[in-house]
Amino acid sequence: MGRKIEIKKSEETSKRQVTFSKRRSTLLKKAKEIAISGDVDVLLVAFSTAQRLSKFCSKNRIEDILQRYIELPIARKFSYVNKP
Amino acid sequence: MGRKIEIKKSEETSKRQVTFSKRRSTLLKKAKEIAISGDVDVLLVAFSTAQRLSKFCSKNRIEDILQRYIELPIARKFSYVNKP
DNA sequence: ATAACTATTTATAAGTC
DNA sequence: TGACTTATAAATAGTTA
Repeated sequence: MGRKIEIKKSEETSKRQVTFSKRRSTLLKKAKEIAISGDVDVLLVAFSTAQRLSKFCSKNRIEDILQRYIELPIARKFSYVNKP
Repeated sequence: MGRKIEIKKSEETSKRQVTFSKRRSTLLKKAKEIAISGDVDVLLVAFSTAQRLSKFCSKNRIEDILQRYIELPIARKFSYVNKP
């Protein structure tokens, strides 16, 4: 990928957020692609340090599980997930 | 990616499984990478038509949620997830 | 922060064994 | 089923605006 680097946590917050943002869009895209081309159910959730939840679910069954057991419980304990 | 194609379900089972297998390893790798470089918690689950569960969890908290609310309930209802 | 650019590395569809 | 090869497309780290 681009200029060769070691995969590790960047201690610079702004750089880390840029990297996360770029990679998140690719990861979500690939999750959607494998769900379609492989005809599988996929659930992908990322809790970022910037306090946001990124998710992709290919099917309703997984979506239900996510909402009932992950999103709602977290929403009750941590107000940050209510951010837009 | 390679020769240009449209992302859609392949009706040929063997071809679909090859594509899924290749893409799964890349997706798991990228999930691990974003967890490290972005310092985030990541959960990735794929239920394949070949009756297997592929997963990656970066942190224990998500691992617990996955085991308690997704893996165990499914194991009780669908024997196929007990396959190796 | 955010968005484009670009040189380079990765991913991968198709093919072969 | 895999494992390997190859031509090509996609991803991306660093940079610049």
